Amino acid sequence: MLDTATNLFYAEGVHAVGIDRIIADARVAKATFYNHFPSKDELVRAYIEEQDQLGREAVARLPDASPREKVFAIFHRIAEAARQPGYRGCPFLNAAAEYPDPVSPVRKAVDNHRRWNRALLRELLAADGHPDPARTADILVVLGDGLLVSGDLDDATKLAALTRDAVTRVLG
Amino acid sequence: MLDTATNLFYAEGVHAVGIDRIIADARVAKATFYNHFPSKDELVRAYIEEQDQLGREAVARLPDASPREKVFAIFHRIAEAARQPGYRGCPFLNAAAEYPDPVSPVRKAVDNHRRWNRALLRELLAADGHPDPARTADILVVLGDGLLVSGDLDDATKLAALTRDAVTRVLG
DNA sequence: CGTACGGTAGACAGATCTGTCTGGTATCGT
DNA sequence: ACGATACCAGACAGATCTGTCTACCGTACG
Repeated sequence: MLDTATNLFYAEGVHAVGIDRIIADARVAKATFYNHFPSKDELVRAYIEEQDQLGREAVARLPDASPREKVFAIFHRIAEAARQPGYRGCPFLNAAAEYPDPVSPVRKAVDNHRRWNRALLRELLAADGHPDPARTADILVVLGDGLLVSGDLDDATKLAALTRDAVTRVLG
Repeated sequence: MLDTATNLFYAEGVHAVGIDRIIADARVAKATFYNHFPSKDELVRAYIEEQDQLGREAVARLPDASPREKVFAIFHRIAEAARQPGYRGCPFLNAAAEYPDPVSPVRKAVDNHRRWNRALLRELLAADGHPDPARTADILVVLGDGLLVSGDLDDATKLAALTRDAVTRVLG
């Protein structure tokens, strides 16, 4: 049920997918849906929070390596993801584009993920002995956003090489 | 009328704004609207194409400077824009997030803008004598996307310094 | 003067949206 | 065996969506 919503929200956008589509696709009655989620917005929040959790788990599963290699591995995952069929950009950025209110639950969930991501990069850079981990992490976050966007809107085949190059330049 | 739509689309998202809202805000009859635009999607396309045109004009108005300085000026404009109240990210990226179909007229208009932007950066880098203008322009496009996003989702006050720093690192 | 045109307001159709509610069914643990 | 619980299908309310249509008004041009 959340899986169905996830697929539809990601592929078509949150506002473009109605509850009726979700329950029909998930072969579930409407009452059942509203027993599990008080509203559609809460479903969207659950969707975002699940993506957040999946991202954290994916990072936790990364093979042991030096901090610098881990940074490259994280960014390599972006390029890999963008090459998968059905890639449609970053679920967090796409959702944020549809939720203008910065204090809405959905946006708060997005912010939460971004804070984690930024802190993670900062720690890795600090562990790597980088001279300016805070600023560099900020630039890497920006770079990651751009790569996630570009993987959808531009040619995703060149993205792996471009990613390596870009991260190298940013790390110095 | 297009101005009204532009404000609403940008501030709240395309799907979140109905025709009724637009015509009420623009103090225009519904029939008048449909005399000027055959459909809402065509209005969205006109909105995107106008933003494209405005972007090109803004670049054309940049003061004379070296190619490298022009690149910095272009990116400085992003940081400036993000500090304005009501900043809500990049209209092209936001629209693309709501139009999944890559061959829809809206997405084609977005692609058009991106192609122009990429070619512009490539020319400037080539004129600057950069050793790898094509790859570097691609990275700058990605960086620009990230900055436009981050200006909305993160703290926009640090963005100017971060932008200068990031562009410097990418240019080498 | 008259007519063609572009504007207005708003009803209307048909679809879709979120969310509630009714009534029937199946599957549990006790 | 029985009650609680969760499920089902689907009607329903009330709002909103896009897009069309009618009927009227004012103006400008021949």
